[in-house]
Amino acid sequence: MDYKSTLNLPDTPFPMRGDLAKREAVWIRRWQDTRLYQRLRARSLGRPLFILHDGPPYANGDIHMGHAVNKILKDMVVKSKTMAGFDAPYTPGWDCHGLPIEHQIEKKYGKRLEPNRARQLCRDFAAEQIERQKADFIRLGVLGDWEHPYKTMDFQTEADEIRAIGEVWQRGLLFRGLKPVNWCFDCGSALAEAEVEYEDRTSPTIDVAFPVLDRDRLAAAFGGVNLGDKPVFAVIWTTTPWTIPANQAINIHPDFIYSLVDTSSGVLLLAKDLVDACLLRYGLTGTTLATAPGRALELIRFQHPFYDRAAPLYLGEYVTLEAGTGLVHSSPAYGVDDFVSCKRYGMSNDEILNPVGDDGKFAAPLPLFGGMHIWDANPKILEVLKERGHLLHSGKLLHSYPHCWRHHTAIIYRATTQWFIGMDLPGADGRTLREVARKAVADTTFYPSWGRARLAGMVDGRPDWTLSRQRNWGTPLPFFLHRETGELHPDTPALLETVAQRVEQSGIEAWFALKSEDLGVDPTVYRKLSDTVDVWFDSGTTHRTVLRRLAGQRYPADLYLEGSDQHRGWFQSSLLTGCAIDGRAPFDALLTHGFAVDGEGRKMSKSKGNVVAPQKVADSLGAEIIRLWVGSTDYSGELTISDEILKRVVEGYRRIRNTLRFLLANTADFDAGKDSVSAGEWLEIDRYALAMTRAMADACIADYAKFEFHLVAQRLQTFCSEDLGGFYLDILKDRLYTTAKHSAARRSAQSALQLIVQTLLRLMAPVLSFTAEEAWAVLHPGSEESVFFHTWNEVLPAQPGEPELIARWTRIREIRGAVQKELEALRQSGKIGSSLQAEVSLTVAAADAAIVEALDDDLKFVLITSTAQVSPGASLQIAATPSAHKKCDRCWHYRSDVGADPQHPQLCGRCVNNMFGAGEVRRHA
RNA sequence: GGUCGUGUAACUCAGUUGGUAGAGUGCCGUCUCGAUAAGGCGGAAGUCACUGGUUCGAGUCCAGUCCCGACCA
Repeated sequence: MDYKSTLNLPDTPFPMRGDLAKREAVWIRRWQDTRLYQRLRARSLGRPLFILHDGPPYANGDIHMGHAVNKILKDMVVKSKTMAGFDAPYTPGWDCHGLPIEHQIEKKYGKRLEPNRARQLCRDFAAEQIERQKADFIRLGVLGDWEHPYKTMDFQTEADEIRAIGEVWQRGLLFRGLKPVNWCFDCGSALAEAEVEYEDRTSPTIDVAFPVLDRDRLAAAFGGVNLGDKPVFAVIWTTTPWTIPANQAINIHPDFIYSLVDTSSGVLLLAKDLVDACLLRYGLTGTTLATAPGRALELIRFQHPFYDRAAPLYLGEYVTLEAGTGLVHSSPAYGVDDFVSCKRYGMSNDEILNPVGDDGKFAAPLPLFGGMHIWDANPKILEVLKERGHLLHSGKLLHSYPHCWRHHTAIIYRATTQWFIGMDLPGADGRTLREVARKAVADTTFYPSWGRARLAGMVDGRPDWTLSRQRNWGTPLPFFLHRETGELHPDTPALLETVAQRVEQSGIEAWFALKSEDLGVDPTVYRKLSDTVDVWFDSGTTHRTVLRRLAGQRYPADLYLEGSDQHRGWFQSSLLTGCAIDGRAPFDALLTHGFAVDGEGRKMSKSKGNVVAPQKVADSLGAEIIRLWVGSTDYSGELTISDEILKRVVEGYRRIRNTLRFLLANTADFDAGKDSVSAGEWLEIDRYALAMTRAMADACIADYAKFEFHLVAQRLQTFCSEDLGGFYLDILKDRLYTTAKHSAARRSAQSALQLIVQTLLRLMAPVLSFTAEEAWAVLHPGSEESVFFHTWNEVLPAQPGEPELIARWTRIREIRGAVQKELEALRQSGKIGSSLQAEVSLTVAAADAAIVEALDDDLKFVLITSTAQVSPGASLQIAATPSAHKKCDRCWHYRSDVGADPQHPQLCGRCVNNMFGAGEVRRHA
């Protein structure tokens, strides 16, 4: 007779294979149809809030793995906080204004678009992009208020941003000033950093001699060296001859040593370390007359090589000895370092010479070169220098030089008037923005902790924030400037509010459409600005324009979570606007993650062909695999991804899935309400399983609290493999399958298994959302239940004496391990196959005796052998032999009583008892 | 070039106050065929990036170098 049908074999509709790509789509539909997010909100009412404020991705282009990582991490935060007992709403957002979108439109429709038309096209384009990205985010299983995302181009948000500008201004932090920016002559416009590309270019190099003016001071600085009546020159080297007409100073390093070198071309001032190289280049020989440190030479004046103007020596740390002469000519309008050092020496904006026009031509009145394009002027400048005997050397240099990304033409730095948020201006409370921001950084919690040093360093080092842009697709800087004085209109606060109200009605277009007269401003006296605001201000003010308006949420946020590049970006823009407006950061904590890179740790790029697209993975392996990949990677560094890595993730997934399947299949006939046995009455090994589960759950909950998801993933994995598959479940099979269906022994195991599934599903849900939900549905057929409606730790009963229980069973598992080694030897020698074919007898040391003997007759079940005997001895010894008995057809144990009952010749006494008698009694395993 | 970060088995990660390197996955072998396109058992596999230093003893502390990444110049 075939006894298989008399066993309680596992049975479940939960399939072994995930078939994820297909099944996930169904779940996404169902979550939307059943309004899971909204129901979750309703159920969470009254719980403590946890606010993760979404950093808006830019609405341009399809999402890549970096987006996926970011959104999945956010989702895991939101879901884990929800299941930890918080009300954790999530409103996703998009960053909509700015140049990359404007550029897309220009590419498609040309540059000469009418601004209003351009804005409309940008708005439509952004909306389209948002829909594409949104679908992909939803596909990843990210739960949120996708029906009401925020967009920085929402009229309300645009209007509030104008109010935010007003608030910053009213705190005295906004000012107008001059600044060198990247300038493209072909665009006729400033370029953002992102529009600058470096390409090789050959530039002329010149060594120029500036005659000394303060001859006596120079001699004195060099220890009173006698210069006689020899001509003396400071020598500079540059690759941009065209900047010489705008020269206003010479920079030297305070710590370098400078030499006066007597040559046939005069006495030359050079950095000591570069004297030999320079003389060689000039074809001169010379002797050093004296040396002096740079700091001794401060403010000594030299004569411009062809204009009647002095160039004083300024000290600058940026001067290097890598090339040139150790003296750097400074034209403040055309270099950032030049600009900064001249400003530091008190040069006013009006004093800064800026002869180069928007088109790259020197202003007509400029002597010698007026009307020439700067590139054409280069050789002419060389000529003039040569004529005047001030050119010591000229050459060519191939170097990497900034170019316009569109025109691929060389660009320059050029000083222009811009609006700034001042880092070091005293604000309303007397403190500077930098000081307030420093304090705010100190008050913030960082995950991981080094984020603090990073952000603090950036706050310390950053220059004033250049707020204005000369662009169409952006929130306007809606100011009226006095045409003579440059002052803002006296009614600016009221004007701003009026503009804000109009923008609230019809968007930023309202500002560009209105005439000054519409607001009662006289256009002959006041100029209406057409500048827009840096997009970083849009996203940086979402705490003001969005978060505070979200129903059921709160300002400040508990957490901002973004990639590590956002220390420079959103973290900082939010920090600064928060500090400017509210005097504090808009977040309590920041979480940073690294970037998705390939298996070799290299950046993904189309040209390298190492791009792993989230859409592709989701449609083949399933979004769950991306989620588990994110969940099992330490995101504090880079997140490496490759085919091999994904393969490993899939394997890990299968193990977890199959463990779930086993648990579900063996509790299918178990009704927790009716069949549960209380833990106090369980067999000991079941109580041990509960203790293990509790320990694992506690650890996972602690990991979740620290956002260390990869530790959770690893813990779940190990738990399923080691504790369950390799131990508990393997041992349990005999009891589950062979004892009577309703026996206490089996119900004890099922009670434990049922709690374990509950726990496992809840713990994995934030990471493995699809799978947890799928299994949950198996437990709750036909209902609109969701695992996300439940919190952790509300299922596992505490039990007394857990530490002792764990200690005992830890030792039992060690002994079991030793037995398995012994059995393996027997198996290798061909004497047994299954471990049930073996009988073991143990000799155990006194310390172990109590532990092992206490298992009594159940020891054999723990070891999965047919018999197991224990006797006391000096140390642990194991003897394993093949059983001489017959195999029971039903339970597969080898027992002396097989066939003892003539009515059941193929069965052992245990099975006869379990099938027809009162059932065997088990107390331990 | 600067700042910050990272570097432990083929892959993903642990490694508590410095004391003979761990797990999962993969790989090899094997059993099982009542989790079965599963599961059990055993095994091989690491100069803990490199070089110095502190220490009786360093993956763990210190200094420097290299690789990769982010940001900046």
